[in-house]
Amino acid sequence: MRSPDLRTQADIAFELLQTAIVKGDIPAGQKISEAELMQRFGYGRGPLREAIHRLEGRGLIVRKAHSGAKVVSLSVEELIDLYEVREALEGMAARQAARRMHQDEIDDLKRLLESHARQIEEQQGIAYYQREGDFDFHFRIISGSKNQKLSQVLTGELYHLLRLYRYRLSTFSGRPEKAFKEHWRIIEALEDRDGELAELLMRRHISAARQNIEKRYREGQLKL
Amino acid sequence: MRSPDLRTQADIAFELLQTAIVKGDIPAGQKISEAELMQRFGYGRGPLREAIHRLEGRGLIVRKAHSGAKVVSLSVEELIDLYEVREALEGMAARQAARRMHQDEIDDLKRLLESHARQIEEQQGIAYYQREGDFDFHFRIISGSKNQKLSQVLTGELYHLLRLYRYRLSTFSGRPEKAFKEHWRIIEALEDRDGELAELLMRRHISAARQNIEKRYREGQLKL
DNA sequence: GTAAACATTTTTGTTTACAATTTTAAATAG
DNA sequence: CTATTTAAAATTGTAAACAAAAATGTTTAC
Repeated sequence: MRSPDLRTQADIAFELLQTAIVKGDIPAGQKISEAELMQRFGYGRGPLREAIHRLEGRGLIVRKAHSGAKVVSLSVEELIDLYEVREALEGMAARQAARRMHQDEIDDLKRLLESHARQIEEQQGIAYYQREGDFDFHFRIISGSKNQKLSQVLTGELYHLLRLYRYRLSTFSGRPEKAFKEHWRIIEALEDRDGELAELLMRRHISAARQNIEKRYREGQLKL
Repeated sequence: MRSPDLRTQADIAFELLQTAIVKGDIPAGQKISEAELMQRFGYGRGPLREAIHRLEGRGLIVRKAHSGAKVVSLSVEELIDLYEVREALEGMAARQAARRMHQDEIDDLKRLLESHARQIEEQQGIAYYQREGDFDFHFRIISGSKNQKLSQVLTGELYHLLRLYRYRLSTFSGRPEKAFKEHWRIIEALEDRDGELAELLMRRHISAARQNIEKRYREGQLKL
C-alpha cells in the first residue's frame, strides 16, 4: 500500500521544461533565461534551476557560468554520430526483441503497422507515418528488448535529441513506402524469432535513414 | 586566445562528487546527505545541491522527495543489461575505429598491449590488467571511433556505472590470458582495416565477459 | 565615425532563512 | 511484548536576499 511518490515543484518543472524542449516549443539552440521560465511556468527560481541542472546532466541543455543556459543544438556531424549510435543500439534491441517479445506484443505491432498501411494508402497519413508512426514502431521494439538500460539510453536520451530535429528531418525524407516495407520485414524476422536477421534489417533500416540525411545535407536541402 | 572558462563552486563540487562515486569512495547504494557533503567538501548547500541534481540527470544518483539521495546501485539483471549495451556500442566503436583510427594510434595501442604482456609474464600485473589495463584498451578503441556521441554515452555514463563494480568483477574474473589474446586479435583486425571483423571480435569479447559474470553469479561467487 | 575604456544594467551564482515532509523516537493501546 | 499513534527531530524543498560575473550601453579619445 504505497502512496504515490510525492512530486515536488522541481519535478513538475523538470518535466514541463523537458517536454517543451523535446516538443520543440523551445527550439534547439535557444537561450533559456531563468526569468523567462519563471514567467512561463510560474515556479520560483529554485525549482527551475534544479530542473535546468537535471536537464544539463541529461545533455539536453548546455550551460556556461554566469552567462546562461541554452537548449543543445546539433551539428550535422553530431546528428550522424547519433544515427550510428542508434544503429548499434536498435540493432541490439531488435535482436533481443526477437527472443523476448511475447507473441501478443508482436501481434499488436502487426496491427499497428496495418493501421499505418491503411493511412498511407488513403494518402492521408504519410506525414504522420514519418513522424509519430515511425517513432511508435521503433519505440515498441526498443521496449520489446526488455533491456531497461537499453530503453533508457535510447528513449531517455537519444530520442529526446532526435525529436528536436524530427520535424525538419521528416519533411524531406521522401521514403515512406520504402521505410514501411523495411518495417514489415523486421516484424517478419521477429515472428520467426530470428534475432540475427532482425538485427541486420534494423541496422540497414537506420543506416539507410542516415545515408539519406547525409545525401540531403550534401545537396543543401537540410540546414543545421 | 580564449580564457579558460570560469569554473563555479558547483562545477568543482560536481566533479569531486562524481569522482568520489566513480572511484568507489562513496559506494554504490550509499545514502548521500547534504550535510555530510558540506562537511566533506566544504561547499555550501546550494552548489552541492546543483551537483546532486546534475548527477541525478546522469543517472548516477537516485533521489526521492524529502527523503534524500543515494548512489545508484545495480542488480545483476541491470548489470547484464549494461553489458548488452556495451556489446552493441563497443562493437560499433571497433567497426568505426578500424576505418578512422590513424596508423600511429594503432601503433600506440600495440605498444600498450605489449607492455601489458610483459606485466602479465612477470606475474605482477594481472590484477592491474584486469582493471586499469582492460579499461585503457577499451577506452582507446572507443576514442578511435571518432564518434563523440558514442564516446560520450560509453565513457560518460556506462563506464561510470561499470566502474562502481569493476573491483568486485575483476577479482574473480580469472580469464586474463584469454582476454589478452582477444585484445590482440582485435588489434590485428584494426590493422587490417577490417571493421566487420573488429566488430565481431569485440562483441564476442564483451559477450564472453558477460557470460562469465552470469556464470559466477549463478554459482554464488558474485553478490550484488 | 570608429574603437577602446568605463559605468550601468542585467543575469546568474551563492548564501541564508523558512516551510514542508519524512524519519526517528517516544507514548499509548491492545 | 507488539503494534499503532503521536510527538520530536532531522532532512530536504522553497523562497528571498545578496554577491559576482557577464552583457549592454555610454562616454571619451583618436
